[in-house]
Formats: sequence, C-alpha cells, structure tokens
Amino acid sequence: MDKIFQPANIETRWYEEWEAKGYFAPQGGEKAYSIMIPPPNVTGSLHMGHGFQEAIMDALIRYHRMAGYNTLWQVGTDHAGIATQMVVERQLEAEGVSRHDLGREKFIEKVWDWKEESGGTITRQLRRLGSSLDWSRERFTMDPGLSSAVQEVFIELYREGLIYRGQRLVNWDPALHTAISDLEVVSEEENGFLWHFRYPLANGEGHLTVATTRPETMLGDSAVAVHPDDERYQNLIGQMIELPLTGRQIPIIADDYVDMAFGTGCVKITPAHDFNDYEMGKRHDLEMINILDDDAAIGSAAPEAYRGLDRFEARKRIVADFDALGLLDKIDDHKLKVPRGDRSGVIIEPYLTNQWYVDAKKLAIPAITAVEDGDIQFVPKQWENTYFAWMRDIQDWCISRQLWWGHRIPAWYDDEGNIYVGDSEEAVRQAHALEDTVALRQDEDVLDTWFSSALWTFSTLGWPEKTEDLDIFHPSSVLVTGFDIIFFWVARMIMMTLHFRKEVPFHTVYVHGLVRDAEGQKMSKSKGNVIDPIDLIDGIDLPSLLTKRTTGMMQPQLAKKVEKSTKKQFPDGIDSYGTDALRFTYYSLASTGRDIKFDIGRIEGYKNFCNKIWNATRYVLMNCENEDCGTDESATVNLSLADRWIISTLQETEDAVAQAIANYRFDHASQALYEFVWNEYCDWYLELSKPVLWDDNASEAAKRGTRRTLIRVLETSLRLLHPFMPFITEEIWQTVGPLAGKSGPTIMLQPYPVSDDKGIDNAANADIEWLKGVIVGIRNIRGEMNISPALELTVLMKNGSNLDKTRLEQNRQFLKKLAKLEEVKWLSEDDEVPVSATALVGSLEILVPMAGLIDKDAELGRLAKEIDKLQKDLSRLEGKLNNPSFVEKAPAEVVAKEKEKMLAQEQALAKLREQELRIRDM
RNA sequence: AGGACUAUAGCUCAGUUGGUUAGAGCGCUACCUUGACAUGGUAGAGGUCCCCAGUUCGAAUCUGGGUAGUCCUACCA
Repeated sequence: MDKIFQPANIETRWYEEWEAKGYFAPQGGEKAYSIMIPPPNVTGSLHMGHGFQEAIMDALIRYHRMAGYNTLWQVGTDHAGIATQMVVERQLEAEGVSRHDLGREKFIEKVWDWKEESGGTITRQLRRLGSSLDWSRERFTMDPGLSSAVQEVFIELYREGLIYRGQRLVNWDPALHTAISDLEVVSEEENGFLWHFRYPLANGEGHLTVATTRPETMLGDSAVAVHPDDERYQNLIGQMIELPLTGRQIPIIADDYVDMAFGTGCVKITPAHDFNDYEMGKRHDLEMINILDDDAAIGSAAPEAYRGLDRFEARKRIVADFDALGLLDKIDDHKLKVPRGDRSGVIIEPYLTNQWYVDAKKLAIPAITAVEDGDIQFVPKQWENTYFAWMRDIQDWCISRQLWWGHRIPAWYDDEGNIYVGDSEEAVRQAHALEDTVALRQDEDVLDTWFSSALWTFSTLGWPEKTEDLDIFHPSSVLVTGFDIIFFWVARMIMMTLHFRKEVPFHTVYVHGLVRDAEGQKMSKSKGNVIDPIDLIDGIDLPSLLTKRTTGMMQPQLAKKVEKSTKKQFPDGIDSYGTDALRFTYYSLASTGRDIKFDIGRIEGYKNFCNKIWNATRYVLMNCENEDCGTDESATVNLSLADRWIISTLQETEDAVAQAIANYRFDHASQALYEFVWNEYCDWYLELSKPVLWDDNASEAAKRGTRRTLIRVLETSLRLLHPFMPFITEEIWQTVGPLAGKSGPTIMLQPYPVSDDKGIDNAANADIEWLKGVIVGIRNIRGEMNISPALELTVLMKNGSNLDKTRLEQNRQFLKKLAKLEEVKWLSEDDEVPVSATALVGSLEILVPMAGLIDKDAELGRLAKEIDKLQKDLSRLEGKLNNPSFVEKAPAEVVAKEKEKMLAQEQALAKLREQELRIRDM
C-alpha cells in the first residue's frame, strides 16, 4: 500500500466495476426502499447543490441496500423546456439564424442533437460522485413512456374538467414570447419614478391627478378609480374624463380597492395590463384594451402615433407629450418591485392571451390533507407551514408555453374554434365523428416542464401501464430536495400523484439547505464564486479556474473583479481532495434547517481523515496479514481489556449512526464515525494493541484476540463508513474483508453493521476510562513541565483504592507503553514520598518525582492553575448546596450527584494544596 | 405587510425532555520525525452562549420584548 491515500487511483475504477456488475439494481429483500432522483436538466452540469443532494441520497440508498432492503434509486433527466430551448436558440443566434428561419420541426431536431451532444455531462458527473443510481432504468421526461403518461394525464384531467382553456391575463415574457407561471416571475425592488399626470374632466371643469409607475399603459386606460368614501372626489364619481393622447373618454368609478392615502387617491385603471386592474375591470365591466403586441411594443389597438414603439421608448414619448400639453404634474423618485422572468431576466408584462390552466384548487384539497394527516412528513417540520400557506391560497396553474421544445398539447381546433382533446388527430376524428373535410390544426403550444416532472415518481415506473415496479416501489420512501422547488415541484407532485394513483408520491420530504460560498453568498456565475464539485474532487490550477469563471459571463465587465477575488481566495488553484472527502464534508455540514457555508478548510480535514483510515489500515495489515487472526473459531482467543472496550465502543457508534440516519442527521452520523475511527480506534486502540502484539511473552491466544479485534473492528468500521465514503472503504475492504473472515465481491452488498448489546462491556469502558485518565495525567505533567518525550519516567502511585490497585496490575503493560514509563511503583503509607509533580485520578495520586527533571516554579505554576480551577468550581458547588431551596426542590439524585462532586473536589483541592506547600519547601 | 429561520471559541458548526467543568473540526502556541500516518503525535491557550426582562432551586436550552442578519410569500397605482 502507498504511504499516502491517492483517491484518483481508485475512484473511477471502482465505479465502473460496480456499474458493470449491476450492483446498483434492486435485488431482493422483502421491504422496498426507493428514491426518485430530482431529475437534473438533461443539458445541464453539476453544481454544489447537486453534489450535496446526491451525496445525501446516496448515503440513504447505500445504507438501505446494505441493510437488506430491495433498494431502487431511480435515475433520469428533465427536458427543461425553456432553459434548453434558450441554449439552442442562442447557438443559432451566433450563426445568425433564428428558430423561425428553421421552422418547428428542424428546430426540434437541433434540440435533440444538442441533447445527444451535451446530455452526457451531468450523468458522467453523477457517476464521479459515486452515486449508486440504477442506470439500467434511466429515464428522460420526453422519452416515449413518459410522454404517453403526460398525454394520458392531460386528457384525463381535461375530461374531468380540471384542465381548461381560457383567456386571462398571464405573465408574458416578451423576450421568450411565452406565458410563464407565477412562480417563474421574480420580483425585486428597483429604483423608478412615480409620474403624476393631469387627466382633464370631460366637462372642462378642471382635472384629476393620477400617479403611475407605468406611463405607457395610459394608452389602455379604461377608467379612473377613487375610493367610494373619499370626500375629495365624491362629486366626481360617475363623471367622464377626457383621456389625453387617445381621443377617448373614460369614466370615473368608485372601488374600495383604492388606497386614499397613496399618491393622489386617484388610480388609472388599465385592465389589460395590470392584475389588479384586471380584477377591477371585471367588477365594473370595463373595456379591456390590449395596447401591446407579443414583443411588448405598442400594438394596433393604440393611437397611431405610438404604434410600433418599444414599451420603454413609448414611455419616454408619452411623458414628453404630457409635459408638452402641460399635463405633467410632477415626477417623484419611487422604489417599486419589478417583475422579471427568472430565465430571460426581462420585465414581465401582464398580457391578455388564451392559455391552458389546471384547476389547482380542487387538486390541492387532498394534497393538503395528506400532509395534515402525516401521510407525508416534511423534515424539518417547519416546511409544512410553507407548504400549507401556499396550498391554501393556490392559484390556477398556467400550463401552456409558447415554446417548441416540450410535450405538445394534445388538443385540436376546427375552423369554428371547437376544441377536441385526444391522443392524436385520428383518435379525435374518430371520437367526434369528424369528416376528413373538416380541417383540424393542433394546438401550437407545449406544456410547462413541471407538468411532466409532477408525474415523476410514477411515470418512471411505467405508469399508465400496471407494472410490478409500481407495486413494489411506489410510493417512494423519501424525496430529497431543496426548499426552492417546494412549490414548483413537490406540491404539484403531491397533487398529481394523489389524483392519479390515489396514494402519496413519497412518505417523507427531506428539505436540505442551500450551499453557499465561504462568505455565505449564494454561488452565481456573475459573482464568480461558483465552485464546481468536480474541481474539488480532481483539483484545478489557477489559470484553468480563472478561465472557467470568466468565460461565458452574462456581464463580461465583471470579469476583472472575479479574477481578482479568485486569485485572492485560491492563489494556487484548488487541491484535489477526492470524492470521499467531498462527500464527508457535505455530511458533516448537513444539519437540518440551515444553509451551509462551504468552507474549504473542512474538506481539507476530511481528506486527512481518509488518509488516517488508510494508514490505520496499513498498520492493521502489517500486523494481521499472514498471521493468525482468529478466523478459525476453534482456536482459543483471549480478549484484552482494550479489545473488549473497543468492541463495546463500536456498538455504541453503530447505534449512534443508525439513530442519526433515521433522523436524517448526517452531521451527527459523520461526527460519530469520525470520532470513533480517529479518536478511539486510532488514537487509543491501535496504541493499546502494540503492547500485546509486540510482547514476546504474550500468549498466542492473547495475540490472536488482539489481531482478531483489530481486523474485525476495522472491517466493521469500513461497512459503517461505506454509505458515506464509498470508494476508500471498497478499496480497503477488498483486502481487509477476507482477513476478517468475510467473503463477497463488494462491500456494497455486505450487511450494514447493527449494534449488539452483548458487545457492550461497561466494566471494560470504566477500566479504560481510568487508564486514559492516568495516562493523560502523566502526559500533562510531561507536557507542562517540558520533560522530553524520549525520557522514560518512573512513576509512583499512592492513596489508591483496591480497585485502583487491581486496575494498575491489569494495565501495567499498557500504561508503561503509552505513558512511556520505565517503572510504576506503588507507595505504601509509610514509604517516604519524594518531592514530585502530581496528578489526580479520583483519590489516586500519581507522582512523578522531580529530582533532576522538573523545575520548581513551573510545577508551582501548574498547581496554581489547577487549584484556581478547582476553587472556582467548588465555590459554585457550595453556593448551590447551601441554597436551601435547591436542596429541597431539586430531584434527590441531582442533589446527591452535586454533593458527591463537591466531596471529590474538596479532597482534590486539599491534596493539591498539600502538594503546593511541599514544593514551596523544596 | 405577513411568515420562517439564524445569532455559541478567531473561522465553520454541534449542543437531546431545562441538571456539563458548554463541545468538535480548522486556525493558534509549545514540544516531538517514537517501528500506520508530519495529510502525523502530545500538551495547551481561547467563550458576557446577541441584548433586556420573566418563569424556575437551576436557563445556551422555556416565555415575552428588543437588536442584527438571511430567506420566503403577497403587494399600492
């Protein structure tokens, strides 16, 4: 074995082997466990959020697979309508071609080409993370099976009246030329203006002043509204306004939506271009004047002078025209929320169009109940509130998109505007007995990507066919996802699945936090703080990292800044840490309900942990290979105190890990493992094994016992660690497994260790605690007194109990080796006590004679520190016990415990004071 | 506007139903290449548990009120 662990040498090799041998496929087991991967964009690439999410899922999957469940991790990718179409359109743009030049069919071919070309990236990267996904079942949201599921669902919901077509105001993206759902609109506060316009009364007797943030929409005004109780305007209600620039007259109406305190208390109403105005327009039966076209330029319904102007150009012109007419009252600075498309980034227009909707209110009812009743549980639980809040006020879901890439809506129209929904044109003709002479054309639109994602848990298992997989693996066990898509995806999955399967899609939703950079900033290309998980695995040099971060930026002017901060943070690029270290870092940071700041220091530490495991293994193998490790059960085996203790501690660790996984506390699991392997097994047990293995006088049965324990505990630890660190554990297990009497082709399919109470040995635990106390006491003297570590000491003990004496006899060899002692002597009452440095373990005094070793002042200093600490503690205890209400009201065992503590502290203090005097007199 | 979350060592974070001397990793200091590992070992320093009040014998933990930060939802022209 190499002296240092080299992850690069093993990871890909093992992954290929696992995949080739089919270990990822479900195999047997009575109970099923399944997770459906949140399908990443097919043409996307891996980011830190994926890495985190996949690591969590893989740990759960590997754990349950080893625990004997029939385990499925369903893999697949999403066609990501808008995102993917945009990428391809941009590529065409670079060639000077638009999608319309190509035509629908050719364009879609191009998208499929792009999918073939780039679709392997994300799946390759998932493999690098060690994700044990069943690739033999890989699905794609637009493959034939899933497409037919989508079609089936659409047709059925339409038949039930839960999907309908209607003309309404939608969020229109003028750049992408499509409607988008409420969720795809992101509103952020921006600086703008509030323009005050004078609207003359039609009777020529003065004017009203309205305030607006969108002057251009005045071309579509169909009323001015005031509050019905507003005394200023009572006499004007019902009168007409002469709307400037348009030659139209509009009424003044009263509606209590108007806030009297805001602006002038008069609101211009544009029903076709504002959601609130739209509602008011419906209430008052106002005219809906659509003044825009698909580009959000001024359209044909507007006065000729403005037609064809871009919306922002029109705004300038209209403000100028009002000014020229003397009707511009004033312009105030104003902060307002500006709605932008989450993909295009352009300002969204409320726009009147025909779209398809899902009646979400009806579907939401059982979806709310399922969570209320606990059929679905969120972890952490507080996300249920978020879910309820949204679901109880859910709006109908606009599912049609004016795109080409996606599932085309299975609806046909005749020339009279009748709608026919069905599997195909032929099916529709047949169902409705339509002659060939009736011309039909299919709806041009496609469905929102989330429509197909909503079916993910059951469509991937073969639905609408009745499949065995559906019986076995549905509902799935847990959904692992980020809070950002609870509405987009989780809620809709619950609604659709309950409706079509009459069962929940999953029993648990584990909601993880967002991965941020070391400063807590969201990672984004424009900030240039994105870390690619693959770069953490393989490492990357500075020039490559700089290139990566500065190419393809939306705002190239930021490149200099990004370059500077990158150079500062990673002056030498990023080291290679390997997948296991990366994964372990994710687990260690995965406490619930909290975003994680990704700190490069952590991953460094876990790389060292891998190396520690590696080297511990080297030590074990050195001592166990070609030796008798007790696999032959007939040979006698003597277990030392240390053997029994480490076995006992292992049981506790197994229990802690199982608990942690059951509670989705991966941070606790990783910490328990780290602590056991490093602080107990390596720091203490390996050291304690040396006195036995290197002792020529030790019996063969004792050596056999220690070797057996060494190798078995290591082998068990590897299995315990495997769900978290799949590669290093597999690599090592191949050698260690057989020595521990295990056989099998892979650790992946070995049973997961289960804690056994029979292994718990409290006596051994207590004895080792004692031993550790003595050793640490002596080491402390050594360290504080600057005694050379090379020097073997003679140590004296006095004033111990019989138990102390027994323990000393049992542990003499351990003690001598670990504390580096020449000799340990027990002093009787009458023996003269040389001047010594002292440590206390309970009432036992451990003395290190000072002659020639220790300087007086140093020891006095050390004692003073100890005494000070004890005194502080003691006065706290005294205060507590002198408080009558504590003694009366606190539980008896608490009081007893405190008393016991105080007694011990008092004795210790007395001894240290004695010691102090003795040293002074030296 | 409504709601959620967060505040503990220099940094990143744990801390069960209130009962500890408040912990870990990284960083820091000193010493050490001892036959698994210097990606290591040993010892050590370092905390007003954001602030105020309350409940309690006892509060990092429970309650109320602040302060600071992050986020979500809705939105007034």
